[in-house]
Amino acid sequence: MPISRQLAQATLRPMVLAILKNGPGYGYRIIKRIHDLTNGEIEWTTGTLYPFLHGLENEGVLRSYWAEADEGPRRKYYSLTPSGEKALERESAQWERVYTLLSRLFGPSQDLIPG
Amino acid sequence: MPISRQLAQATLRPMVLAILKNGPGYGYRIIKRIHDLTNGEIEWTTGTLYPFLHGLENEGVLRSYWAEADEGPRRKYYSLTPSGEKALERESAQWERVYTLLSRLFGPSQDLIPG
DNA sequence: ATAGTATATGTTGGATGCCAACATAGTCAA
DNA sequence: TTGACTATGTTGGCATCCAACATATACTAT
Repeated sequence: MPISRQLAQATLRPMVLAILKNGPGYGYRIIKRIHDLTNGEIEWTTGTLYPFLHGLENEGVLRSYWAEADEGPRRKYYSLTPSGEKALERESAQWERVYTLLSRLFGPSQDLIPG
Repeated sequence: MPISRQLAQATLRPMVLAILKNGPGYGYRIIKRIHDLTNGEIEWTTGTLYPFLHGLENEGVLRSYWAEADEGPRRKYYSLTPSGEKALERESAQWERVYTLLSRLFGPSQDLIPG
């Protein structure tokens, strides 16, 4: 069962931030990482990810630097800024809240709000 | 801390389906229900919800009927079709999978995929 | 009467955002 | 020199979102 577009889109920001928490990473690698983490169920293209990374950098949650690779073209590495670390915490808290609510709703029928 | 637009959007479909699992409901009520369930953090407008309900009915996951209210204008009640119940189960399973993955990612840094 | 509030459903158009497709380029192997 | 893989980037057409608007019932207060 594939993950819906809508849900996948909602994971993009938290996933990118969480992946970069482990250290600097570059676009092409992040796409493969997400592919692997989701067993191929989420596949971002460069048309989605690169502009998204530019946006995050513009927002100030990421910063970037160019580095030569041992092989192949040079890479643009991104890492979290302090603001990015806070953004990740906010993402995490939001997901926690939303998931808690949804799992209550998904559970057996009951009056969730009296009145 | 408000819930991001992107994340809120991803909850719309599962929330509507889950709310209707408890019995027929109508648009105006669903908007208030979601407002209450999220302590006012998610506020859908009719411009979003009504077309969305029409779409779900068109998809075949909801069916509707008109009914007079004791007071005020008549209401258009929606309820889950068998296909809608399956859709709700799929939503639930998807959220489970995605949340499990994300909470692993949100947790302490580690090699999530060896190699 | 009529103005205001709450309930209730619906549409529309401008703005936003997505992403398939395309463009460019380095490295290696056949 | 063709192809495959790595790597970054842009663009334009498409889909979607939702603020704003339109319509209507019912009750209360003035």
